[in-house]
Amino acid sequence: MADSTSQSSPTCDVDGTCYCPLTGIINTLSRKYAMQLISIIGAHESMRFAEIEAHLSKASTSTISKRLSEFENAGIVTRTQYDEIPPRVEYALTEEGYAVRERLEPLLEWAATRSDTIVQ
Amino acid sequence: MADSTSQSSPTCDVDGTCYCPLTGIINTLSRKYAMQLISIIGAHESMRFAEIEAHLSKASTSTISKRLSEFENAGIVTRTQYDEIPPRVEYALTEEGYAVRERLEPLLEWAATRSDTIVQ
DNA sequence: CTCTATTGCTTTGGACTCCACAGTATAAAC
DNA sequence: GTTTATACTGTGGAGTCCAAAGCAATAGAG
Repeated sequence: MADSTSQSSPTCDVDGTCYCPLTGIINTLSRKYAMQLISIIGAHESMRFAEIEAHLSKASTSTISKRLSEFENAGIVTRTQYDEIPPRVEYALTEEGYAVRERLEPLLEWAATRSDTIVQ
Repeated sequence: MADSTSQSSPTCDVDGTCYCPLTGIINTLSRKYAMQLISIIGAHESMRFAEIEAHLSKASTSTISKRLSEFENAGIVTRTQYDEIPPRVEYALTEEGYAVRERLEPLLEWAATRSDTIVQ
């Protein structure tokens, strides 16, 4: 990238590293329950809405709904709708979604062993 | 943990996995710029406030300030204050902070190669 | 025909979070 | 007296999160 002798940007890119470009998927993951949701969905081949809710009962319906459509926009989750009554919708990780989950899992597993994880 | 034959909780812990306990450090990381900040600080031995700002100019001063005190509370960053004029404060990762960063780096590096990373 | 059950959401209003921008404190240099 | 330097905190407005209720559609029970 840039070397430390050249000054290109006024504030960022100070010594060759600028984190500003990290706005895409990291922004999507930097929201409440986003990482947990990716992990949960990836632990199953596909999941229905109520099933996802059951695995993360602390998150509100509306938040889960929002996260899922953000994931869809980011291309890490697919939504498949079956026109039945009662309705059936299935969510699954895309290939990119699995790539995220793969890199997320070490963090989540380590976090689960921490003392500050609040149980229920 | 629990086996799938026993039903303990009404909604969570459906098939032996409940993500609700993941509230500690993951909550701290699930905020805007939190992951980037850990990465930035960990790339240096210690950093001053203005220096951190320079590496992440998209984040507001108040947000960086909040993130830093959340990190301090979570025990992943130390704040060292030198009583000089003008004031000098140094931030550095703790051992736990480095443990987080270690598990965060693969994700951030992969994210940086994605097409949806917005430049500037 | 009305009532209930089922699923996957959306809506609502109130609390909390993020932003840009301005202000605070201190003392030395000019 | 004004400027400079650093590390923040405060403010008001926009956006985000929550619990709880509501909606749409139809099958089956009574």
